[in-house]
Amino acid sequence: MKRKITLKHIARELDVSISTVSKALKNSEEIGQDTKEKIQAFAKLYNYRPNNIAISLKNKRTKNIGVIIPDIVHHFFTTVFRGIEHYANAKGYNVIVCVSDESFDKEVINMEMLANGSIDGFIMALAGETQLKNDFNHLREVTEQGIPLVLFDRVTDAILCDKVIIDDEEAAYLAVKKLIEMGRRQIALVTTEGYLNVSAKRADGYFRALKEKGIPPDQSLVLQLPYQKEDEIKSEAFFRERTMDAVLCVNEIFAVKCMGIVQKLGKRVPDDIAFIGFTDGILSRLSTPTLTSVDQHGELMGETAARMLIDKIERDHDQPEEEHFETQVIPATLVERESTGALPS
Amino acid sequence: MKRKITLKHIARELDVSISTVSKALKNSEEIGQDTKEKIQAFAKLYNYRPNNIAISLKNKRTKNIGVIIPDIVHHFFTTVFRGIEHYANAKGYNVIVCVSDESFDKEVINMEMLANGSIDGFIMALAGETQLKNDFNHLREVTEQGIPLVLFDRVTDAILCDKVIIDDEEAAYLAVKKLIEMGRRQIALVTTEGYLNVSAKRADGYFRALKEKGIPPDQSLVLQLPYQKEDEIKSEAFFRERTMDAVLCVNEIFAVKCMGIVQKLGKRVPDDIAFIGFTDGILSRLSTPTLTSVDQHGELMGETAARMLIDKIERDHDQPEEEHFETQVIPATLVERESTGALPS
DNA sequence: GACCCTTACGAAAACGGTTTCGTGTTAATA
DNA sequence: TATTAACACGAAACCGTTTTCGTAAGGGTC
Repeated sequence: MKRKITLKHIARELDVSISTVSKALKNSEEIGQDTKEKIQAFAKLYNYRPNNIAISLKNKRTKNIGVIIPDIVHHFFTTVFRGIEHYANAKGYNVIVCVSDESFDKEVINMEMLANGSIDGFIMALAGETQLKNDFNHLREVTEQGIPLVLFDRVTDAILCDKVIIDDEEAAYLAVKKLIEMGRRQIALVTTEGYLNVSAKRADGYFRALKEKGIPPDQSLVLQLPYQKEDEIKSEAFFRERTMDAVLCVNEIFAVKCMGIVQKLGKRVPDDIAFIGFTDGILSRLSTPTLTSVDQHGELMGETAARMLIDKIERDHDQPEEEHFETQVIPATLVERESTGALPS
Repeated sequence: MKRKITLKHIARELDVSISTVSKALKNSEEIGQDTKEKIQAFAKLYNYRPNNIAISLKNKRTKNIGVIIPDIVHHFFTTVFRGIEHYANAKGYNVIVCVSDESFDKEVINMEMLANGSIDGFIMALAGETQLKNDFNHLREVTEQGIPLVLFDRVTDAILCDKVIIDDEEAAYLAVKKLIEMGRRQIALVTTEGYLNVSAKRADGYFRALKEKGIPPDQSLVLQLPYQKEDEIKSEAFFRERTMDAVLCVNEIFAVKCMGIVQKLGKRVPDDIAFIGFTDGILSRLSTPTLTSVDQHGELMGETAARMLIDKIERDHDQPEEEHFETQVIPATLVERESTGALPS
């Protein structure tokens, strides 16, 4: 087993100093041509590669970025992650991922682990628990240390930093407007319990569209389901008891499940009831019927977040710090498929 | 902005030496009680945290593991990743993820980036291109340097290292046997083009089950589809022209798509045709009908891989190296749902 | 021959820790 | 009172780089 070779080994072997080796490998003018050639040849022969850790220590930058997300087995986050990874990799950065599992404590622990020199900046979406607790001290600590932070999707106004979000309110508004323009009048909303953040904004958009079109909001047409859990009974009762001709769901899982339920109840989609979901993932494309849904452009979101972060990291490194934060809004678009009567895509 | 505080700062401030501070913070017996208390109090006050990079350099271990997977927006890999991340985190390791995008070059570049000190070991599934090229020099270089490597799912015999796989042949065999025992006789196989690795093994199991039950294999009942791409026409023709009463698909996407096609052709699932897929993901649970599929236990696989890797890392660090590699086989199980006539789960 | 300027390289500090090995002080022992 | 052991701490090496600064050797100029 050939261990990693270092500058010191080369120096000893070639009977020169470490500094000479270092300079020779950087093709410095300071070093004589023949010496350089000798050293470079030797380095190539033994496949010398500088030690990243040592360089990080010296430069005080790791070329790593930390990503903390609530869940990894989740289409939207995965998509965002892909965008981050692609951009970061192209810029020579590596990505360290931590999963908070929606837990406040894990989020804090992960941040602390990474904040002690392992990374040059954070990209994260807040854990559900963190949003509930409304405790953002761990974020504040990090930003106060001057570590750049970009929040995406699950953000908070309590922290000053760069953010990238989609306009959930507008997206829901457009979706509902679309349904109304298609002639639907009794439009239900299926959302999460205690509808947090994004769900709340989507609800806002839903109500705004109704109001604008002169349709009185009907609270009995709003179904709140537990996040990540099943509640077959509750939803089945809802669809059996209420009358409606369209449904907006805050994610594609709810949408697909609900379509299944109404179909079992003998209704036809989209003829009797049209459906629109959020998160244009694999389910939307492959459900029967295929689902019209709001594309959140996760990959673009990730790429944008990564770009904002890396820009800041590299600017910080050169110029003295200036405090300027921006919030980028990614436009959401509606992908029309069979569940609203559009042609299959 | 309060910058990170170091041992040096504390030492200067409290007028002691750096070594004293270091020892005091480790609660060393060497240091006097009052000095320790003073230093610890000061450190706590200023929220001192040792710099990970410095520690890594000193200890020659980073507490990072590198994970290289072909794709991240992919249920199986994501699940495996979750298993890795959970176990690693519990053991105090962070995970650096690189995505090869099925590209040989990216895989090589990523490995080289990480192999220069950034990580203590690798967990990876080979890129499709790498398997095609049959070039594993990048893996060999890494193992020769003594960096522990665990391969999962997409493995190769060309490299000696720890591996964790599922018995794809056996899983397919069991699935087909099940179909036959349910009375199905004309069983089709939908697989990937040029069926590589896992697909090939699944095909082997398919044929073995047929043979064992005395059903002559029929090549016209084997459909090969391009990986990750659509070929609506080809598959529709296949299902229109052939007669069959069951289908085994090598992944759940193919399965759901094919179920859609046969349903459109007026066949009933499972009454006319039963379906079994691989990868028990969200699609299987939410398709109509719900899909019976082979659960590859991705999370367990990831956890196993992480355990093997971290065991090796920590053993390497203590004892001198002994060369011993093992291959763990994760048993695959069949999750029965509506598409084979079982009750919905 | 004295002076100066290149050229070509080495010494050493620095990044932020850990750890080994002194060493000065004090108190206990002979 | 001299010897010694325990105690409490500091100096320095080390991990693998980069980079600043110093300097010896050689050649050119007057």
